[in-house]
Amino acid sequence: MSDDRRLEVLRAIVEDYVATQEPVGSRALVERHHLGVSSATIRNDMAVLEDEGLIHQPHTSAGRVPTDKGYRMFVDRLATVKALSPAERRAIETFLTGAVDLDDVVQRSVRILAQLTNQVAIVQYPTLTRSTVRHIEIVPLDHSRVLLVVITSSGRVEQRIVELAEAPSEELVSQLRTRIVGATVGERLPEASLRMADLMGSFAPADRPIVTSIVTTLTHVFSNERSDERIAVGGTANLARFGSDFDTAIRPVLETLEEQVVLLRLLGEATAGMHVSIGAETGNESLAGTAVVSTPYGADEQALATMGTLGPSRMDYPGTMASVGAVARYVGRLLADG
Amino acid sequence: MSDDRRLEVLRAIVEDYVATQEPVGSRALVERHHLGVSSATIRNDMAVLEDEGLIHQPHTSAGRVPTDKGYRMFVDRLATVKALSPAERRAIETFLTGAVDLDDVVQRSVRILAQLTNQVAIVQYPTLTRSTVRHIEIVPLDHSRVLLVVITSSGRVEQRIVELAEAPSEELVSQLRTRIVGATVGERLPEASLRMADLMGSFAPADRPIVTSIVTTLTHVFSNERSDERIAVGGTANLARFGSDFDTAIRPVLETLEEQVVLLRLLGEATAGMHVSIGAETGNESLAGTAVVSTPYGADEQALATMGTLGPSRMDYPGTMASVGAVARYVGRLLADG
DNA sequence: GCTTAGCACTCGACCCTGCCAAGTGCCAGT
DNA sequence: ACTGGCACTTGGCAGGGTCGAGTGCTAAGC
Repeated sequence: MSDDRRLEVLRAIVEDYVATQEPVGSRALVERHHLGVSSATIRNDMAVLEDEGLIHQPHTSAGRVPTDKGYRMFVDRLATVKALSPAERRAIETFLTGAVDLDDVVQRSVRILAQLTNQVAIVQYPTLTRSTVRHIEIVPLDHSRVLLVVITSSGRVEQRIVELAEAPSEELVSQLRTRIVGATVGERLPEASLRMADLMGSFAPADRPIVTSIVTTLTHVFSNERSDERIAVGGTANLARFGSDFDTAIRPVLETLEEQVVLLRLLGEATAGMHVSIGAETGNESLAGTAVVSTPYGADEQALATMGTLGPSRMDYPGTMASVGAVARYVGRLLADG
Repeated sequence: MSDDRRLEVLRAIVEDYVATQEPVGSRALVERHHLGVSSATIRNDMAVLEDEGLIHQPHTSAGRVPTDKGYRMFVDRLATVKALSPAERRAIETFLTGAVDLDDVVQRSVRILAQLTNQVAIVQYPTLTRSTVRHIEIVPLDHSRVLLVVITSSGRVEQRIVELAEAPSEELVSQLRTRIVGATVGERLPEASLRMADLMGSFAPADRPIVTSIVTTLTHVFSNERSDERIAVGGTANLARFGSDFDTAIRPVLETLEEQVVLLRLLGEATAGMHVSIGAETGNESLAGTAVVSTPYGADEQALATMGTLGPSRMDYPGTMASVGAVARYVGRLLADG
């Protein structure tokens, strides 16, 4: 009884189950795949696979269904990369090219990803902390209010309005502008905060209160937790592909999808390269029957954020991984360009 | 046979059906409500109500269920305003008070609204066209790129980066800044576009190309379709309260909820004051079993945008309307202040 | 003239039953 | 090591009977 064939059987089971969504029996297996042996042999293999916890039968007289462990094995050792069709590539390209700004890129990514995979798409907005400062602008609005604008390398623009105790002189503003810009442009956000702190000493003591409020606000923007946490979700209607039992299968997932914190943790798994979490691996009770495929993306080499999909654990892993990868690469290229 | 009692019967049917989600029969009705007549009388009334198309029986031996027309009648003539509990008021207040910026206000509104009503909450971001220009800033970024920032009275900040054919002189930039600011601040967005057009003549012909691109971009921002269309949706998990039949009842709704255009049209119904669309009135095939409660909201008197909820047509109308109204009022107050 | 009690009737929900097909595990044979 | 054959298990499904809720109608009562 060769190990090779047993794995081949596992692959066949996963593929058939993903395609038909019904437990697959030994007879059907030999018919659909030319395994070169009889159904009885397959049954023996299946018995072993079941002992190893890779497949499972819902009830005695039913076919076999892969377990989470089975999917894991499939993804790790059996899945062959599936190339996207030219039509799909073109769809991604044309759809994403139409984007007008960063927000739009993210929105469109979610849409195309949901459409390609028929699953729920999740895209994290590019993270501030890993990007660099492209420009900072300081604009007096009226007697005591100042507008701060920060533009980052990922194309994100953050703005804050600061209320000051007293009106700053025009001179001070331009001084602030040039010095802060000089110290921070090109730096990564955490470093930019440090440079600004260094700057403090170079201002006249009388100006300190004003300088402090502005610098504090900017530091806040640089280490802004909230904007790191922005996430776009789409394609929830695809949850229909789960089971038909709404309350037990879908409702908890929908609820989880509104918990940004959970989503962030899910996406966070993908630190280096594509990552797949199956069932319990998601670390979330209510995502029992689901799997998450996620990958980092970003301009040039550094990862800015993560995107991925969530679907039933009985999903087309090769196809999904290909789609997620392709969209991530394309968005990365877009961000790198501008 | 008094008209009054018949309407009272309709109210009782709606209320019971909303509470139990089961067809309500004549016997149950007289037991739960002290109508002072026997079940036979109620049956006669019911027959008339059915003739009028206000109620309907799923099958011969079942109780009655309100039709869309019945709900309509209930909402128009029977619903009494239900005051929110102090606890609910406090929840709205404390939750919304924590908001840090406009985006956050909208996000939080969606959350609290979904939570209060146990339905899907839909909140449109404040519309640009009805708000006024608070400030415009023009910032040269590098040799040929310029950043435009528009701040509106609703607290929204829009920014665009414009690529110019040649670098503008510092003088031209400051000229542009002062003239445009002078012409537009305080104006509503459509008027602001007109004022800018008037301005064009006052620039030297040599500067025209640059001025034109900048003005065009700003005009674009002012009449920006896309940002008018931003909408936040939350509480989709509450769709579980529909039927249990996912594919026919819930899936189409989920799909519809991802169509911004449809959502906008739904919310658009509420032009003056609160509006309720029931079933076919939503003008959308796939929203057959649902109803939308929407209301405009905004700082001071003018409506900036619309918010509302979507739920099963068998919903607690008085309660939902009270919640939507309360959140809208509170958000309006927030926007007016800052 | 409106209301009521009574009654026959209808029809979905539920339960039980038996049957069928799918699929398994095992054993003996090659 | 593989295969054919066979007994066995079991969920799904169709058929049939019962039950109960609810109705409409009619005749009597206030």
